[in-house]
Amino acid sequence: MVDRTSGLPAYRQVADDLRARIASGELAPGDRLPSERQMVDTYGVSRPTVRDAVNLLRTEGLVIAEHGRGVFVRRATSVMRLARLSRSAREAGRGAFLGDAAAAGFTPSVEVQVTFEPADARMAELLGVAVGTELCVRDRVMDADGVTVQLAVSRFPRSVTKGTAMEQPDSGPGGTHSRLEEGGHQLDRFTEAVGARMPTPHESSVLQLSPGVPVLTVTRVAFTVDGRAVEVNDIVMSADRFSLAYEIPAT
Amino acid sequence: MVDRTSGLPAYRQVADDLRARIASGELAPGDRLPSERQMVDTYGVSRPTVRDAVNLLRTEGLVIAEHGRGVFVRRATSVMRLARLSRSAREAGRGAFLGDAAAAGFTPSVEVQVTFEPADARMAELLGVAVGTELCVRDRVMDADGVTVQLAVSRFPRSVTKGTAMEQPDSGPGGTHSRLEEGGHQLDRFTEAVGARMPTPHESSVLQLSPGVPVLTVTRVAFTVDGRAVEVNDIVMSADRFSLAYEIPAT
DNA sequence: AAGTGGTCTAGACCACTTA
DNA sequence: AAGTGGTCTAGACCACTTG
Repeated sequence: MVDRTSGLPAYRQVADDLRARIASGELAPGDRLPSERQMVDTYGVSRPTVRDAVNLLRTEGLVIAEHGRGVFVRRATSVMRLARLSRSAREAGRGAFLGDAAAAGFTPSVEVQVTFEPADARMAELLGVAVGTELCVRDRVMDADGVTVQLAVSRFPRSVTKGTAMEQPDSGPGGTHSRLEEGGHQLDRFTEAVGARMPTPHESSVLQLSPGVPVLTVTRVAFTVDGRAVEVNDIVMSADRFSLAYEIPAT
Repeated sequence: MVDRTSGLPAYRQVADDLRARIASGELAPGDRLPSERQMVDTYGVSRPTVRDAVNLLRTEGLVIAEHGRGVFVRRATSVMRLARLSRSAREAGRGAFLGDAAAAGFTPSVEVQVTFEPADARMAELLGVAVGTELCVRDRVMDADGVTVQLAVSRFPRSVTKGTAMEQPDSGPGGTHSRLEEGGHQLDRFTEAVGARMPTPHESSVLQLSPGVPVLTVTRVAFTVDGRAVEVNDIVMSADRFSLAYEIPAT
């Protein structure tokens, strides 16, 4: 029963109680919460108030509602750890990163769309070109075992892609990086800027995200040995399924 | 006016319309949305339905509600880019990372609490010690310009902290890393695992997060030259204010 | 005082799942 | 058929902000 004199809204009290019962283990992962109509009785509030409480827990990512079945405590998702290392470091097996092999099992690009567009202000800055410079855009949807796990959009100045297989959906053996090196653009290093935000409705449906799950965003820029940026890759993935592992030397 | 025959729920139609008006720029960042009672008239739905629509946009991080004032289109937040590089790389000025100086302007630890606890399964694995091994825990709340921007909890095997200033709230000049090196634990490299999730209610209030803003989590492990893990640092920060920048060699 | 969002009620009907 | 969550209504009163 909620305390009407506490000043705390009823729906918050209900949410706090449920959250505490989840934290204590009384409601374990996979367990069903009491039905909304049951909670109406036990807490002495109306059904919309119960729903407000449950919705709060949903946006916190603590529970999942299933229409016709009930509301369930979210199971701990196993996150796949993606090692963001240089090729040689990965081959040397430095670090005991898990999931590296699993990551290699990705079907690298199930669906690719190639388009062309002028550089906007952000691309101009990242690539070091003028606004309006023509870019080659490779929009990729990456699947693993039939489920979409990652969205990636790469943009190149068209000066490096013209006349190469990079402007075809199938960029050939070794992918775009091999084509770049063949064109004399030897890669030196990548920078990655990692952020997070709530998904757009489109991302939410394509990546099959449950409510309360953010996306990780990675902006990966490839630089050649002469310091020139040749690719900007915007990657979006479920924060529920992935973490990104980096290694930093101390000195 | 919503279309009652479309099959799409009314609150979704209202949300979609508002989202489209925000995307088109008709409702610009900082603009106030029509009041809930106005939308009741314009869309021909009840107020709870309007609120469902607005709440959806709130959890998406698109709008902010201010009690007594209105609902406003979220302003683009300027994210501070934190360069996660080795000390020497940062001193060499490699890469044109912004915000590096700003990051250096942090008050490194406004509030530190030191406690001791036995290692749980996760700490045992990360530190390579037995479950139950005594750990020194440094819980830090980091502020910048008076606002809390980061929470960090470092855990060390007590075997490396015993008898040092690391077990004091003030760990002395150069911080814990200087104390480690003085104790013969020369640091070699760090691994960082980056993830994201929705904040707990506690994090939400301490970091002053608006609804719909996830947190970035970083698990940073420090390794000595002999390959031993000596520190696990769990960091939490607002995804609204920070992105993390890494550099990866190509080969 | 007037307008805003925040909370809450007591219903109703629908869509989905399971037995 | 029964139980579940999903949607929706027509109100009410409160708390906060602004003129």
